[in-house]
Amino acid sequence: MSETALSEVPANLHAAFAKVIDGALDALVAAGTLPAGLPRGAVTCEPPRDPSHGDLSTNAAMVLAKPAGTNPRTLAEALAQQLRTAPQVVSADIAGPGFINLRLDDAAWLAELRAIEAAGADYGRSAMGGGMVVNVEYVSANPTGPMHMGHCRGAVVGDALASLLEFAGHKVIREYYVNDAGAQVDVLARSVHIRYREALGEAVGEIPEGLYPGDYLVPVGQALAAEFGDAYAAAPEGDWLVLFRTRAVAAMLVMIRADLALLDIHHDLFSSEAELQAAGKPEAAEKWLRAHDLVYDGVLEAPKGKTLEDWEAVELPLFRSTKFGDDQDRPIRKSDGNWTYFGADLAYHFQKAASADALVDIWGADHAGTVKRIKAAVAALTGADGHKPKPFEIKLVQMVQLLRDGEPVKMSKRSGNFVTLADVVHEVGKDVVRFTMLTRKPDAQMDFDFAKVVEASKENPVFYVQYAHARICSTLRKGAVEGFAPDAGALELLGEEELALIRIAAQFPRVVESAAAAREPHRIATFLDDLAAAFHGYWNVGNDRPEKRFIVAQDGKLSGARLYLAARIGQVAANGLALLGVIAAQEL
RNA sequence: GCGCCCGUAGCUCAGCUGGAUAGAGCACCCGCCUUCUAAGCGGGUGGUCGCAGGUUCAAGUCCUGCCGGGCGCACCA
Repeated sequence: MSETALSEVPANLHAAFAKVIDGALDALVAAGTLPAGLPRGAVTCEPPRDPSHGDLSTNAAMVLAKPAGTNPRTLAEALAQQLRTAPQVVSADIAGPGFINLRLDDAAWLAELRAIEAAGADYGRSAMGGGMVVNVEYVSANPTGPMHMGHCRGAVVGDALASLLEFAGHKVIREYYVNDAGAQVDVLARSVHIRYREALGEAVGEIPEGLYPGDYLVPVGQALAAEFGDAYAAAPEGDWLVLFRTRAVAAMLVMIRADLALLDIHHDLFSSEAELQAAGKPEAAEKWLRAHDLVYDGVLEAPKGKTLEDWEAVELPLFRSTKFGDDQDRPIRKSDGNWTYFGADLAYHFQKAASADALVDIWGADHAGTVKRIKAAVAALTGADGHKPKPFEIKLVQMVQLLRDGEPVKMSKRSGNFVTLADVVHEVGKDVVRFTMLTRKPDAQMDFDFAKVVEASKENPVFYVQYAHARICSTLRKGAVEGFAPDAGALELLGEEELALIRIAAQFPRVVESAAAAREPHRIATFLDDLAAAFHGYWNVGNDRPEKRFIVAQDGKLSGARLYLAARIGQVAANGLALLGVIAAQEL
């Protein structure tokens, strides 16, 4: 994404009118109508849900009436009167419990159209983040095999969120945490050793239970056989485990990066758990925590409501996560002295926090149980000695159920026959996967039906939005053939139907900001669906009324203005799609 | 037993971090379109926002307690 200096971020209409309202309030303060110093954080400036109410609406009178010691109606009267004097405000009416509805001069909306042209691909870009560095950690799948569909949603959501935050004025670090230090990667090494012996001509038979049976390890074994011959075929595990593990993890990461590239996902940073441990980071964290009495040696209670046959009481170094809202203190080391996953993860988050102003983790919902402890750890490690804890959010993405024509796709993890991400991307395409994963809010479960996501119909938002953009492109092409080009010279010819389209497109900047603030990229997809619906709706008017079409052969000025409108709507659609990492197709 | 997430139209879901009469697509009903900008179009039926309290000018949205579904609950990762 291009680097744009924050000062160059173009103003937009909604932001401008938020300032107008602010100014009107200042005027009331100056006139003594309103006390000075009232907090205005809750004052909004947004389009009313019902467009018939006006172009913009503010709740200022309702929010400020109480602290000002007056009633909403009185304050609204004064504020509305003030707002009527503002440029481009045609009317300011009081409605409902105290809303002030503003109607703007058409010129204000037409100016926004020109603003879209001026900003181009940067329309919607915001300075909101103020250059704050945000580390977004996502995917972080174990390096033990190819990416499967279980990883897909988090990958797409994390990547789109990263782009969104960048667009909203943050500096973003896209990070992948490589769990290359636990028991899983030892299992991987043993699995590869079998493939290695197989490559040397040994009949290895079935891959034993508990090891990774997938064919994807065959080439890894072959490469090791080619490089080392039979040197490790009969050797004890201690001779080859580290070597095989290193080689296997490296091979898996090559594969994972290739899988992610299929979705156009590229991380800035891959952080290795093994390197973290080799560098002594967990020890440092433990020392620091002990010094602050946040780690102590203690014994955990047996889990309740669940019987564990092999449970026994052991003394372990425990982190006081209960001090930060967790239900139980958590061990950072195992009884064999090695780090628990949590112990290393704690040090890892401390490391991330050192180079970022805020952290965001994207996790699968199956890890929901560990949210409290890691949030506790970050609060402890970054919030000590009077510091304000670093902002840290964990976004959970829920399961995706794969369907084919409404029937669940059967998956057997045991046989290694899971549905891979690569298979799905090859079948339906990157843009379909990305957009579909972003149409729903991530904290709710969703279905992914192979048949439905590629359907070319109104009910499929991927198609619907792409079609709107393609339709605009084809209209511009057709206009060029017939001798009409987009032209801002006579925009006043645009009528109410066209202005309605502009009003929706003009919301893009505020949708970007609210989506970024909430860390919810799916709001961009929802906006695009609304924009596409408005565009298609306008287009359809031309079915029965040829004079409402974009190209009206007899009227070059009008055609130029309408094509200019079309081009700008297309620009906004393209900008939104770019945020989601979806190609804005020129034709379908 | 405990924790987290979800519960909105018959179905799949939005609902802009508290705003006005809760929206879209599908399905269903009525009409239109096969001379075109039609991988269709217009209109309509359909809601105690799981239930019950609470907070306030205002609650689908926030808090509490239940009910239902999902995920998780080892020193695993």
